[in-house]
Formats: sequence, C-alpha cells, structure tokens
Amino acid sequence: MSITLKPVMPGDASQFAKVSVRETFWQVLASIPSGRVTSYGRLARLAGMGRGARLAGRWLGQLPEDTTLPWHRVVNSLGQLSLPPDTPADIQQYERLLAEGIIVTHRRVDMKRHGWPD
DNA sequence: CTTATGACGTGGT
DNA sequence: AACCACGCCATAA
Repeated sequence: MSITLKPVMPGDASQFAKVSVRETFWQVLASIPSGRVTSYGRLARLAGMGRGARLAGRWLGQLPEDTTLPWHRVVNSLGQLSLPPDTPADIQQYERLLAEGIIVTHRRVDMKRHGWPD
C-alpha cells in the first residue's frame, strides 16, 4: 500500500523535543481520506509505533480542540467508537462521521465498507 | 522502583 | 457474538 503524506502538526510543533515518530503519526492521521476510517492499531503501525495502539489513543486525546486533523476517523479494530459514550467528544465523532457519509449503527462502523486502507 | 490506568489488539473459550 | 486474559507502552502516583 502507498500512502500520501502531507506535512501537518497539531498546534505548536516546537513543544516536542523528539518528533520523528510522532510527526509521522500526525501525517498518517491526516492522510486518512474523508469517508473512511482506520483503527488505533493500524494507525500506530503505519506510523512506525509498532503495537502502540493505546499510545495512539493517548496522543489523539492530546489534540487541541480546534485541530483540523481527522481524529474522528479513528475507531477500534472492531469498528466501534471508542470514546466514553455520550460525552461531547463522542457525540462530535458520531456527527462528523455521519457528515462524511459513514454509516454508524449501534456505535459501530462497517470496516469492510469504510475501512482504510482496505 | 512498583502499580495502576487507558480513545487498544488478539487469541482462546 | 460475547467474554476473558494477556500483551502492549507511555504516564502518573
């Protein structure tokens, strides 16, 4: 699979001493096409974080509220929304996915249909 | 230095 | 499909 990476950073890049892997992480995140979703684990692996799925989630949680990065396109390996239910962020994710034409039923996305990469 | 804690993943039952 | 037990890895206490 080939991925197109665009230069992006969430907020001030200077706040990070070592950015290599982390920067790649944001780039991969930014490269997820609208209308598609990927998993924390896949995102971590693509960014060279090995099995750092949990770490991926931690980093996503550190994004500033006004970020333009598509954090909402990340769900767990089962296709389920993984934020605490009924929280503002959870609602936000649901609405954003819906706005991109992604089908979400019972907090779950059909990865066969919307998964990225295939 | 240990333990606990997550926007997690995977394999077994 | 649902549950459970581990494995994973940075952070906090």
